Amino acid sequence: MEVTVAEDQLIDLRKKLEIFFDGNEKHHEFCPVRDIMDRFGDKWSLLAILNLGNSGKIRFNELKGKIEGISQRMLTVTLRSLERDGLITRTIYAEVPPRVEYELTQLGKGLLQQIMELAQWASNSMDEIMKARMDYDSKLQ
Amino acid sequence: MEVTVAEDQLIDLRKKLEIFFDGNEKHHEFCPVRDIMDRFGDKWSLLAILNLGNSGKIRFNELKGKIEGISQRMLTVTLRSLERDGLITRTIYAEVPPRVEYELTQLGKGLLQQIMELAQWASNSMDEIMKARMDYDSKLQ
DNA sequence: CCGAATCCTAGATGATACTG
DNA sequence: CAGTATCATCTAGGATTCGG
Repeated sequence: MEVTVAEDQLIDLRKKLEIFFDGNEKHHEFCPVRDIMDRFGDKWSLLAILNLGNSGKIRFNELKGKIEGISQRMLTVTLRSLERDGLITRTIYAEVPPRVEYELTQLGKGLLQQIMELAQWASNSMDEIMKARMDYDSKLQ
Repeated sequence: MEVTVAEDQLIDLRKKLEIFFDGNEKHHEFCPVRDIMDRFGDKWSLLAILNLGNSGKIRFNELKGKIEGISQRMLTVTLRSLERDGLITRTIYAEVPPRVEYELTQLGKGLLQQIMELAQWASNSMDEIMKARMDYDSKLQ
């Protein structure tokens, strides 16, 4: 499969890039792209968002069951971080034993959509990437 | 700013999700999304791709100059990894002193486009995220 | 049930020195 | 110029234990 990018499309890309990245050594202070990448560049945030999008309201341990291999600690840490950024809500019910439900906010759903776009690209490009890796590795003897 | 997601849109999202993520405990072996995330979840890949997209063909040290704070070692590591995945090409010129030029492949340009979409969302959502963070932090006393 | 606190390790990154 | 090699550091994440 070939991805084609026309020259004028690239020029447009470059124009957009200047919004976020500035080669002229100015305002490196803050980059929203970097910030978002850090947000789900970690090990679990992405999976948490995907599962929350798939489930609507969901309880802590129910979510834990859906995310293969995550520890209790990391689920807590991940959810706190997502909550802090306003991507999910956390609702505590005053019951015994306690019940806590998580749900994507509108903002979180927006991010989920972006992730889905990326996922689509990833899925479409996977074969090409895997082939490139095999080619590369085979050339190292 | 409000992001609105219609119910049918969400249903569509869920359908897409099932391509990559399966709550029913099957084929966890390989997730292309996870793989792509790992690709630029590291510290420098994203910046490298952005700068390569901005520059066309570019030499090692020239690129190093554009990426604020990157070490020689990490630029090498990052570029090797991108090359392995077929996202960039590496061209060596048999000269003294040596000259090596890097450039995005079509595949790499495709990824760049995806990143730009994400960047656009990130940029648009930044204010809302920052506000959520301040609200959250202020409630911890 | 949900989570906080603690301790610990692997892997990612940085600093530095050396080379074709 | 464009790397490699080595060593030091730093942090995300896992295991475990305790508590409301």
